[in-house]
Amino acid sequence: MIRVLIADDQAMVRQGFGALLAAQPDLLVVGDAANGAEAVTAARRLDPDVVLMDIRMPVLDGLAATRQLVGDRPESDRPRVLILTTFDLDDYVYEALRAGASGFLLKDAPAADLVHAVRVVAAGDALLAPAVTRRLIAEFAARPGRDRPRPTSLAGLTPRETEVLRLIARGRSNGEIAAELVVAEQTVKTHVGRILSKLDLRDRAQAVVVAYESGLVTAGD
Amino acid sequence: MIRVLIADDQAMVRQGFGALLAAQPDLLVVGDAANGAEAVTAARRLDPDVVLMDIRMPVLDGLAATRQLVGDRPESDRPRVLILTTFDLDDYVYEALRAGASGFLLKDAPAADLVHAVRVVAAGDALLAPAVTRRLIAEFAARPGRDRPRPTSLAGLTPRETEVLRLIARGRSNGEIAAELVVAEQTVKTHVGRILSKLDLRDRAQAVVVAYESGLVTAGD
DNA sequence: TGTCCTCCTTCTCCGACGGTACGGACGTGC
DNA sequence: GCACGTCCGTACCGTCGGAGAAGGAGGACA
Repeated sequence: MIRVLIADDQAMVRQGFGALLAAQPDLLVVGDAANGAEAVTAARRLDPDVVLMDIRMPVLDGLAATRQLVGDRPESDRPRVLILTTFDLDDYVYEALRAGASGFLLKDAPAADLVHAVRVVAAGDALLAPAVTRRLIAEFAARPGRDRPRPTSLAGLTPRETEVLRLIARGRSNGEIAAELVVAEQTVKTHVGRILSKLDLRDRAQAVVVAYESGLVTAGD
Repeated sequence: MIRVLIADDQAMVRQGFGALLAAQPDLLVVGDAANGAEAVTAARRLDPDVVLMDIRMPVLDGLAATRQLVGDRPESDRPRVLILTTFDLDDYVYEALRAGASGFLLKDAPAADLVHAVRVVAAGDALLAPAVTRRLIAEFAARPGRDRPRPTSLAGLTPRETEVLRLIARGRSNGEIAAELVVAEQTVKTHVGRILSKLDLRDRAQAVVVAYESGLVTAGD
């Protein structure tokens, strides 16, 4: 039996979805909430498997409520959040997914889709409205792709030089690098000089740039 | 009427899917292909709305074929590719989406799902297997997010300083920055000094680091 | 209107770090 | 032996960055 909590500020919507879901033998509507704050407390008390969450709600909106629900408990026994909204604005979608939602449907979706979505989400999978899927894919495809093979001529660097370059890209000075590698500062300068000449750079600042651009180091780690 | 082309190296699969789709009044199977190369030429000749594409095929695999199909024509009148495979390996999924596929289903999906997917994809939307959606969302949520509000204290920088920082992060020297902004080098040095002091940095090299880490500039643009 | 403040602009002086050039040591592996 | 990578040194110079000062443009506010 899948336990469902409905959060929406409009009573009619709550009743409509409630009746719709209650008609299914494997679904049980355990409660509802009129705003995000109520949804969070109700979820803690009722322990639903799935929370149907509207975005635009007073007091606490659906995105913030989702963040709280997801942050509450470990991955394993956490209510899955299915966002259900009238608008499919890009910002909403991306924020919702980052907040930890498992699904995103529009309210004009057929009843069968909604029921299906609840089951899919309860099973731990995810489901998005087709238009949303399309844009998510487009967004994803536009991303660089984290696993590229370092195409640039970083290949010409020796292991030690690569190590030094990595430290340069952490903002270390020659002296700090020397201390970290337990060598003389002059040695570091030699390595740095070779790196700059091999990669045809002028500065260590430029070295930092190529370190990031080549993927030797990555932003956000 | 939605025109469908089926590409799979196993004849049984082609026949099975063909019969399945032909039973629908709004679908028309216009042809099939036993490998990626055939699929590409057949698509050019038959102009299908949707291509059901297997990944593992001889001669030219489904991913490469998808790339060719998508690269062939402009966005508007391009066949939509629906990947249909036995395995949902991450690499396959990501590569397929980057190649330009509009959907990704597993062959063990219910017949109704397949038919539904063809319609969704033909309409220009996208559809993924639930498990795939889940991982795509996870992947997406883990990504930094190109449009985040720059959480770091970059906020304290004036517009001019931000501009200078951006140039520093391109590897420019003070002199070059001065030339580009048409100001005296001394002015640039003042800006740089303020940037370093505001952000509590020592080097311009460290400035490059925070420029990347904060998302002011991005690798791969 | 005058005043205050921020931002952008320019300047001087100077020490420190960074980068170049050259030379030479030692060890490993082909 | 030779090539290569790693290591260390001396010497020189330039750019960078810190400290301090100061004027002009423009918005905010009373």
